[in-house]
Amino acid sequence: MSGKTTIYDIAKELNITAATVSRALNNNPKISQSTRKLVLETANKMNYKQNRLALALRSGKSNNVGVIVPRINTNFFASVIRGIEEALHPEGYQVIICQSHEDKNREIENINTLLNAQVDGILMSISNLPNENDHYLERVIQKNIPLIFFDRKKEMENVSSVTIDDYQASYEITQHLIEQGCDKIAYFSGDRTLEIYEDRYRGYQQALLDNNLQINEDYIIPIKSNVVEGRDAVEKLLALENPPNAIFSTSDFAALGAIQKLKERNIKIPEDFCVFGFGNEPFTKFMELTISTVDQAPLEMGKITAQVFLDKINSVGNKKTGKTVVLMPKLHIRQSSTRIPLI
Amino acid sequence: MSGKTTIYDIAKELNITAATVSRALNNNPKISQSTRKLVLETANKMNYKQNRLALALRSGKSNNVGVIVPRINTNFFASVIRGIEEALHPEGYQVIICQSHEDKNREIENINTLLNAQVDGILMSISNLPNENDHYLERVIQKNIPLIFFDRKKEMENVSSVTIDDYQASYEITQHLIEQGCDKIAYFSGDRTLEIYEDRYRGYQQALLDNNLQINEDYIIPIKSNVVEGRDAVEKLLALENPPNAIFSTSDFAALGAIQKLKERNIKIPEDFCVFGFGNEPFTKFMELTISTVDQAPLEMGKITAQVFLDKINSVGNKKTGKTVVLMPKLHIRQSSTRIPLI
DNA sequence: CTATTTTATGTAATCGATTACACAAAGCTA
DNA sequence: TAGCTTTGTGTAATCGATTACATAAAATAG
Repeated sequence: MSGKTTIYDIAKELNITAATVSRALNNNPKISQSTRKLVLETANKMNYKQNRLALALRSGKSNNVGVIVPRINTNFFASVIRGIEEALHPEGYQVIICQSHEDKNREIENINTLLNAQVDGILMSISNLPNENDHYLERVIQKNIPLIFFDRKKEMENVSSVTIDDYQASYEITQHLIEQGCDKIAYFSGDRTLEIYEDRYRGYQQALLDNNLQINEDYIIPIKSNVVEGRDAVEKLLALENPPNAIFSTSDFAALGAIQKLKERNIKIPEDFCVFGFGNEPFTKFMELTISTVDQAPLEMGKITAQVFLDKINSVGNKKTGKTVVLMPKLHIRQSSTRIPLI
Repeated sequence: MSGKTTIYDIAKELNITAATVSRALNNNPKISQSTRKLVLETANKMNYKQNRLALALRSGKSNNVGVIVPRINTNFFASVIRGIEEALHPEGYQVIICQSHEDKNREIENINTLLNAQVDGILMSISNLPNENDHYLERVIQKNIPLIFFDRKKEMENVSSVTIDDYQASYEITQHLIEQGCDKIAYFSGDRTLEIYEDRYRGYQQALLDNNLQINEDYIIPIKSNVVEGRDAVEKLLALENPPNAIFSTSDFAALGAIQKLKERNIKIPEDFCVFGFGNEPFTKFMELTISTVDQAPLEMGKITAQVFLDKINSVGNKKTGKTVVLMPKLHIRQSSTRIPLI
């Protein structure tokens, strides 16, 4: 008896048919109380567990949801996934996680894998891609499988998205730095083919313009999200004829690298130089010099993304509308950018 | 044509039967080259994708593997999962992740969910449990589904495990602290009903004994893995008549809390007090005062755990042996415990 | 040119659960 | 008591892919 009990086993045991067993187990009204009781008891005794694969094949619903993220082991994505999991698990969904490693081909592979695993929906944060080819995403829509972007989105018809207001966050950060007396604000930019990075860039620019500050192209440094790139970027900036007196980094890790390098050069933070990060990675508040940053509410983002998916699945008309949820970011202003203490 | 193409659709298109289509797609030798070519072309043209649910039902193998961890959003577990994913994905397995939230009931639920999702194996790191009831784990074994523990294990027959040598790590850390001149070493302990924490405790004790140092019960503080508990623990220790001059914390987060509190009390680290953590969380090397800690090789642990699973699945005899892999931990000795600089 | 082997394909069962439809038994009405 | 409902079960198809077995066609042997 190492194997599994099926409804047929129960049926045989009770000299009834599998149909009756199924009805008993599913609270179908067309069954007598006595039989139902008997079946439930026997099922329990025989340790019956429903085979969800058979159910999935029959119903066409796998109760699996695919999640694609660039990588899982950063606080942000891990927390979003946790949020998704916490919202979907009570609804009976399993979460299948794929990592794209910021690689377009890998991402296409992921989509294919999830599609023929018959997932009921795909929640994803797209990787840095050249914009050209969205063919593979169209396929998801064609198959009528809900597709929902979180954080890193792409404008597509009928596709919902859950993001934070990156423009607003960026604008506020820049404004804050200006209010602290910084007038030469450098900017560490992510890949601007991604909407989030483009939005942040626009927020930064607009805030400068609104404060009659010039945009200095030398201050715009493209970076990847890690410590070393932050260090290198500072090297470049300090070598300028007219170096900046603040950095707004769209990555906490790069912000950390910047701070390390600035300290090595004996530049006082925040007195001589302010630094602002992005993402509220745990370490930012653990540092000796705590780092100002923005919280992207990853847990909430995950939960809402899951909810948007559930709404779509459960909407009777299966309407073809894309819903757009924008969360408000929350600035965490800490020591690395606080010259004027809050009262 | 929003729907999916099945082998029947292809068969109809070509006026052959589904069996032939299946054979063509599966490189079955019993088929003519011409038919095979035709089928493959048509399948491609019609954008056929195999329905893995049907395959799973037929074969009894879902190609899903369940992973249960206390939580996903810590660097350690996220990295282990990443390792597992990287090893299993190329083999065609999907990874389904469940969080137990350190809750026994939730863990039982997870097991049940995974079992009737027909996973081909379960990889898990158990939560803090009273030892009593392992009934639910036995069921996994009975169903002949490979069960593999990583990091947090429990001694069970036929169950493989991948861990680091916690005893050894702990012994080396304690030895190191003693060599740095610390003779009153406090210990932040996790829940000792878990083997890893019991092993670490033994390593600590043995090192003290081997160095003729007394074990002071007042120095043993049970903690949970977070910053606040570390701070509170230091409060207690400093209130002792004979306070310690070092802390070995089995949690990096608690170690960080300890350091924060010690600094607030103007105690100099490492001159007057040494601190050693556990886990090599990213922040430990980012701090102004870098924190000594142990690397648990999570990525490697994940990959090896996956490999142990694959070996078990692929072993012809399906032998009932449990394999035990013990990884060697690597101490990262940093500023928080370095009085005597390495040459 | 018949007998035998090989090759390619079709037929139908199977995996486990659900459900439309059929139907028998019991209860109810007039 | 004939006729109609209601209630509870059984029968069989279905979801999509695989595969043991049967069989027709072609190739080879003698």
